[in-house]
Amino acid sequence: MPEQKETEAKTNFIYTMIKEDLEKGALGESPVHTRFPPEPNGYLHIGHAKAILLNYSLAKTFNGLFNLRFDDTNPVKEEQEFVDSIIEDIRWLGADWGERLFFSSDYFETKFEFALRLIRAGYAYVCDLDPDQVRAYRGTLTEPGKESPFRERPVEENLDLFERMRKGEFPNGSRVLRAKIDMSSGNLNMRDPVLYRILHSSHHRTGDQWCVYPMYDFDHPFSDVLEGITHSLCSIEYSDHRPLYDWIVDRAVELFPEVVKYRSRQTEFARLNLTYTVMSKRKLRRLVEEGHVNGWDDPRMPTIAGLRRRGVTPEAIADFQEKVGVSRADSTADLALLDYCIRQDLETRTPRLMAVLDPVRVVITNWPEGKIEDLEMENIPGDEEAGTRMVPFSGEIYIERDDFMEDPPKKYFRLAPDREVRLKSAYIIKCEEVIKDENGTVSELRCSYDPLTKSGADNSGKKVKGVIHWVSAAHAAPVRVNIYDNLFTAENPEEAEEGDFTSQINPHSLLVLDNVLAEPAAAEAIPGSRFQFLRKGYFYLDPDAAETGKPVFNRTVPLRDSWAKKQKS
RNA sequence: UGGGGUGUGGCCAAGCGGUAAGGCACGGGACUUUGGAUCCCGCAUUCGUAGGUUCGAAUCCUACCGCCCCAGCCA
Repeated sequence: MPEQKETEAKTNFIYTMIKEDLEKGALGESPVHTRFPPEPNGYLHIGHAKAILLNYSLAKTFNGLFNLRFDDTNPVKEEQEFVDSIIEDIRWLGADWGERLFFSSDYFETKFEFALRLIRAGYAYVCDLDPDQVRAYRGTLTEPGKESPFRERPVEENLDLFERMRKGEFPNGSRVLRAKIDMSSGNLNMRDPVLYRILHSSHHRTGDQWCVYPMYDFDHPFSDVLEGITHSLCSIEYSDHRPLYDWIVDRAVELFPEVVKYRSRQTEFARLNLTYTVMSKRKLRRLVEEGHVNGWDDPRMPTIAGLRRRGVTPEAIADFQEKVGVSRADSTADLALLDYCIRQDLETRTPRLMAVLDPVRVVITNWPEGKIEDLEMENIPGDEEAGTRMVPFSGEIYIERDDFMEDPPKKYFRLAPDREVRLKSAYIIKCEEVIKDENGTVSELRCSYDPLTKSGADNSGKKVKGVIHWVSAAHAAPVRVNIYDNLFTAENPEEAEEGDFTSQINPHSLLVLDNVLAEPAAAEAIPGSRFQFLRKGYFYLDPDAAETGKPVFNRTVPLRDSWAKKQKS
């Protein structure tokens, strides 16, 4: 026999790169050090979860450090509300930054000093061009730019102007600090990028202390260097910024060595896309603001908050992330894979309950008048420690409307006239009579039960193919159920044939079921707990649902349904 | 038409000169008091295309093609 193939840890090109760095001793004394750098201007989504988990797990597997650092360099867009939600979401995901919570704004003073040093060394200058002029001077993708008339301003004048910018002597947009690099570079980012701009705007942390704020390209690499980030991971669209990132790091090493903890390097990977949804902050914001969903935490949203409220677990998200992998190629992961990961996680950890989503009444004609029998049911099949519970059974029950068919197709194993079916953990019943209302819809089924077929003690010799769930009429707990479907009908809403992505919104993405009858235990369930409603799916007791007078269960994900699949084909 | 990326089955993704991992999806079967779960089996003669190098190429070379990103004082 060949020896068992060793189970390898999930790897990707970044993991491999770090491993090689370590083997070569390229990091010197530094531990592997990563960071997640959100801008607090919106809610985190599952795409961010990929970055968070990637950075965190890399630091963890290499015994390194992981920072949470808010990139808060633009006060006009950023708010404390988002800082709070981001912290909550990352914590919930399980990424632990320990004491290492930082803000870019923590280093504003040091950054200003760095800017001063750039000026003194002749690497930066104050430019008086207005925004339109800067754009015009920049050139185009195919034509080189022109040098600013202020490019050769003397150092002393630059210093004086920059200090006065800080003091607030100039209005927004009147001047900027620019790096002196190369106006003819094929890479637009190198055409004398803006380092600082004037923003007379109150910052959520520093208040009115500053009116000049650093730009991302200046701020980010320098923050990395200050924190000792060894591997600065970001998405592909920053590839073009890498030369500038390196330029800033090099200048820091050259001019400000006493604060440089590590010569940080940037590595890019493809961001995550998902079928049947959109992922950009801008689009998600529109969904919220235009009322297509009920807020950032609407369970239909791909936000962390939305997924959480739908009942998805952080473990399922981590598993999904790992299964999707990391590469540099543009990709769109299949939502079916996420669903799979969710089911897989919930399968073994979720207690079962019976709930009838669309009830039809069943009267058991030969059941002893007034008798109530408590039946024992497993909480989690295959998991004895999860125990059992008692569920009341009686002569009047409800079953699922689609578990009965008057004229069933071939291979339909459920209830039909004169046919038998097993009631889960109870008895086998036979449909004797169908009662309809004036519209012709079935209003009641009259059935007989076979006392010899009691679950666990069946000595009738009967074999039935179908097993259905039920709930005793007198004991049923009324609950509300939210059935969620994809928010978009198109696999890739961004590629809408006509109109924008909102034209692809699924009008049936939310179905509210208000006549659901569940077994009694549902009424006592703790908000925030998860259940599998037998044969129906996984559900989450919404802790934030509006007051409805009854529990509200959100469907996290349906169970696989091979019968429904067969019906379609 | 400038610069930077990227193309492996329906969707992801390994592979790094020795003869296409794995997962999801899909199809078939077994089992089943959830048509769930679980378990089997099947699923790329071929790696964007065309040439070339080599005993041997998804891997090296050349050319071409497709797709993505970049012209914020956003990040």
